[in-house]
This record gives sequence, structure tokens and C-alpha cells, in this order.
Amino acid sequence: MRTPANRRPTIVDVASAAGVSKSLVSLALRGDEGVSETTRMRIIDAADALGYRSNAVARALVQGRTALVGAIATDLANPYHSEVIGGIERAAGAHGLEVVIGHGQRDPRRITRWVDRMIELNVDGLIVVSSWAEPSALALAAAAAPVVVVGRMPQQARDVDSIVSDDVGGAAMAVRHLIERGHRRIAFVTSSDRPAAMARQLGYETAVAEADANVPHVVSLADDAARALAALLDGRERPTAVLANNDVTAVRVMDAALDRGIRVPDQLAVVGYDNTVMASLVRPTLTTVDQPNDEIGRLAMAMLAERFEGRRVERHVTISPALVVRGSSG
Amino acid sequence: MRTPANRRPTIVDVASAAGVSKSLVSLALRGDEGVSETTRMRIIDAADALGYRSNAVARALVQGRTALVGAIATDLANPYHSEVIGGIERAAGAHGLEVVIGHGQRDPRRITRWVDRMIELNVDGLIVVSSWAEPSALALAAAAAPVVVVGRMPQQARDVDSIVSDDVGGAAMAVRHLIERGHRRIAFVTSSDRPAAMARQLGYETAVAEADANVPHVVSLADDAARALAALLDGRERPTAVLANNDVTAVRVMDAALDRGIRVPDQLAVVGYDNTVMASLVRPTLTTVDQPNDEIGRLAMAMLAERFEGRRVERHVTISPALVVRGSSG
DNA sequence: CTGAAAGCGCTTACAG
DNA sequence: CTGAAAGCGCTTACAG
Repeated sequence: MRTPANRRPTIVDVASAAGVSKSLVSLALRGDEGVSETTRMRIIDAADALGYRSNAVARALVQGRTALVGAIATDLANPYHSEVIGGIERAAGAHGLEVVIGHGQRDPRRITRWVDRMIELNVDGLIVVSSWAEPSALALAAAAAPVVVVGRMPQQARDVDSIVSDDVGGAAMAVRHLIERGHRRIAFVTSSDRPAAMARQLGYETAVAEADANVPHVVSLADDAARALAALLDGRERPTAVLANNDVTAVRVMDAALDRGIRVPDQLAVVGYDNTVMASLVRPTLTTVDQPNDEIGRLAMAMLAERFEGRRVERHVTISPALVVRGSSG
Repeated sequence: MRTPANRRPTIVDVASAAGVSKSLVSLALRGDEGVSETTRMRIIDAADALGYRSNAVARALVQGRTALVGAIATDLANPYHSEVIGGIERAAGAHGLEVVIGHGQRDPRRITRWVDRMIELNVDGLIVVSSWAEPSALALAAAAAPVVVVGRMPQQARDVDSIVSDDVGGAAMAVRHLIERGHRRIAFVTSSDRPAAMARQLGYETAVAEADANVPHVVSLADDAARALAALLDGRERPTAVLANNDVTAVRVMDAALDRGIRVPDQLAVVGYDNTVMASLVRPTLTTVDQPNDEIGRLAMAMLAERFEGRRVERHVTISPALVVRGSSG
């Protein structure tokens, strides 16, 4: 792939160009105190002239650390994931670490493979922004480097730290908001049966049960979304409010309502979940549940740092979401 | 960071557990033909029992290749970038390569630093989905590994291949669509003076000049967006159609129009650029210019592959966009 | 079919 | 202040 002719210059090339030993090149380039000013200059000039760049692979091998944190995301197109990763990146700088990202592309096998690959790459720590990685792969990874999972794992893996958002509480908060606004017929619409959606449904059911005269009404868009939405909106007992399992689902509900001439929020209040950018762009703007994604990323990085400092016991943190009230709930 | 007690097992540990030489462990684990079935089994069992994982850093050092392609993106939250990266990833698999992503966070310094870091990491090829990297850093990188830039570079760097979208043609296509629809007073609204936006403006001006009785009208949202939008929409000579430099700007124009009771598309047609997810979610749905982002990613990977096969001459490709007509243009 | 040796490009004690 | 040597964990000819 690289011909010998244009291979990258090494420390040995710099050494012979500067007329010194390779040890001295290494010391000089890393700014060691005990190198005379004149030779340091000579070495740096030689390195620049050759276009020398340190080989991080060789350095990592001898030092046993790469100064790299791996971040694996289920789906980069999803703003939730990219925001969490942004938080990780901002926090990593303070620890002198760089963040390399592996993209899972919504494929559990690919995500699990990235866990393996990141460990093979010798990252110093690993943050998995996904609940789709195999617990066994995570446990194996945790034996080699600290691992934090952001998301609701179906099954805990040994020595793996975690951060989850309080989906039960967030959904309950949204329902209570609708009840305060006078709504009594409130439906929950979901496009997923993954753990996070299930937890939100549980929060919904709990909060609905608290308020008298409410019958929990759950609509799944899993099989035939158009039919499910029709059943919801064209039925005699149409709800006056809907909580969706996420913003995308909420927008679908709003679109279906508007298509039928049902006014939002007057005839139907809609609340989403995740506070994605879309929530403030649609009309009416969407009331939704916000998770502090940036903060979650920072915390994940901080939890890795604690492990670097010697923490041995597992740590599991739950983050509280907040309601953002906008136009779609009246 | 890792105590000797729980350090990762190496090939030597596996060798002594299986009672063979480390050479044989290496051969067996990589499936070499010339290893007897029984010893192969013994070695694999020993490796599994120890939880052995190959150290990719050591392998990369001896093989001189990492099987890694680096992809650097300006802004992962921008769907354009994540789609291009998706295309790169899908194509990389066919070449047995994995894609590690570096996030530039809209910071030119960070992007340029990632170019350096990726080369230090010994990636076999580098795709920079950004026009913000320093040409000098790109040229240095290209001396070590093939480099493809996706985007409109302000200045060409030696030995660096590139892919750009035909922004001039795309914008002209959008304007001709509006002219066909009968519009004569067409404005261009831009929130940026970066090269891509400038090229789109040029395409707009060219197409407007083709049609008689049109006076190009350009509105910049750079300084005071609210005032600029007011000048556009509240003036006596309000345009009947607007081309925006991207979808986000188009949605801002639509929102400003709706706030004033101006009906879209009846009283004002709006066309965006980029065909982001948002374009099909807003109401009315947004007519916009689509770039084949996935295809661009595939092509970038293919261009790296050509370099691996020995191509020496630079290659620069221009990709043609397509118009997606939706509700906002009537 | 298996083992001993050299080497990838660095860093890091250890001498001098 | 500088150099020679060992070693990080692998792969790869080369012997046997």
C-alpha cells in the first residue's frame, strides 16, 4: 500500500539526519528537560524537514495506553446520540483524551463488534451510547478497560457502569402536565417495544392511574401505523391528549391529526419525548420531555475518570429529565 | 491504569497455557492452514479460557496497516454529514476496512488536529467530510496515506482527491423549477457566506438572469435575521418565491411567513437545499435540492480503494444533485 | 507441523 | 547531556 520510496519517516530517519541517537530524538520531540537547546533545535529542524509525524501505534504499544476513549453510538443520525457524544468530547479534553467514534448503524451485531474492536484498539476507556450491545461482550471489555453504558441495558454486565434516564418519571411528569391542563382522556402512542419505550409506558400508566376517571389507553404503531392512527383518531372515544414515546412519533400523530382537520392543541394536545431539534421546528411547536444529553456525556466521561483513579465498585446513575412546555399542549 | 493483576492476556500467556510457541498461537488464531487440528483446538480453547483478545496495536505495528479508515466530520448533528459517513461505512465493509470517526465539532482547529491524529493512528486511508481542514495538514497527511476531501476546499492540497456537489447547477435547477411554476419575483435567502452557499447563490443569479424581467434579490441572515426577514416579507415588492441556501434557512423563512399570515405556497413558494429529514416533516412539506449523500460516501471510499490499487494521479469528481418537489412550491 | 529469531517504531531505565 | 539496550505484543520468513 505504501511503497518503500514514500514510506513515513521514523525516529531513526530523524536521528541520522540530525546526527544523534534515536533515544535523543524521542526525548527532544517530547520536550524532555535534559536535552541541550542546540541539539533540540537541530532535531526539531530535521524532523520538520522530513515531515516526521510520531507513530501513535508504536507509542501506544510501549506505553500501554493510547490516550483514546472509544464512543460507540447506535445511530449517529439521531440527535440524542450525537449530543451525548458531544458531552463526552467536551469532557475528554480536560483529561488529555481524544474520542474516537464507532457507528453502530442501528445494528446490534455491529455494535457488539465495535465493543470488541475498541478493546483491540486498546482504548483507555469505552463509552457505549446504546443498550444493544451484548452483555457478554461488555463484560469481557470491562476486564480490559473501564466501560460505561449509557442506556437501559436489558441485563447487567459485570464491572460495567451505567447511566440511565428516568423514563418512568419523565413520562409521569408529562402525563401530570396534561392532567393539570384538564385532560382526562389521554392516550400513549408508541412505535417501539424497546426498554426505554416500555419504561415510558409504565410511567404513563402509573400517572394515569393516579388521576381518577382515567383509563389507560395504549396504541402501538408497530404493525400497521396508518391503521393504528386511524383507530386512535377516528374512533368515537377520541382522546383529548396524546403522549408519544418520542418526538418522531409525536410528529406523526400531529400530522395524522392535521390531515383529518383535528386542530392541535385545541382538539388534541400532543406531547413528545427527547426534545430533539425537530420539536422546536414543527408547528405548533412540540411540548416534550428533555434529557440533559450533554450532561449525560460529561458524566459518562467523569465515571471513566473515576475508574482511572482507582474506583473498583460499580456505579449506576439515574438522570432526571425535565418537561419543556411548548405550543402543542395548549 | 491497568494493574499487573488484571492486565490483558497476551499471545505468550496463551502459548504457555497451551504448551506451544507463540508463533504457533499466532498462526492458529488467524486460521493458518498448516496447523494440526488438535493443536489448533487446544490453542483456541486456551485463548477462550483466558479471555484473550488480539492486540490490534501490536498487529498494526508489524503489518504496517491498521485496516482502519478515518472519517472526519465537521458536525455529526448535521444529517448531511452522518449520511455521507453512512455511505462510507457501507462501502468500507467490502474492502475489509473499519471506519473510525473523528468529530470536528464545527471547529476548524479541531478538524485539522484530527487530520494529524488520524495519520498518527496509522489509518490506511482518510476521508475528510469537511472543507475546513488546513490544506497544509491535508497535504502532509496525503504523503502518508490516501486522502479524499468531500466538500468545496478553498484551496487545493497536493495529492488530495476531492468530491464536490454541483451547487451552482443545483441552485439553478431549483430556480428554473420556480420559473416554470410562473414565479418571476424570486429571492435568495442565505445564512452563510461559506463556499457552498456562495456557489448556490451564483447558480441562483445565473438562472434568474436567464429569465427576462427578473432582478436578482439576495437576502443575508448573517447579521440580524429578524430584521432581514422583515425587510423581505413586509416590503412592498414582496417576492412570490424564495430559494434558501439550506433547509434550516428555508424553514425559518416559512415560519416567518406563517407568523405574518402569509400562506405557503399560495402566497409564497419556498425551496430549500440538502433534503434533510426535516424537509418531509414540516408542513407544508419542503421542496428541496437533494444530494446523493450515501452515494458520495461510497464514491469517497471507492476513490481510496483506487489509491490502494496504485492510482497516482489526483482525481476530482463533481456530483449532480436532484430536485425533490414537495408541497412548499405549490 | 512446530519453534527460534528478527523486527515493526517507539519509550524508558541504565550507563557513562 | 547523550547513547546502547531492552522490551511493548504481535507477524513473518526461515529452519528443522
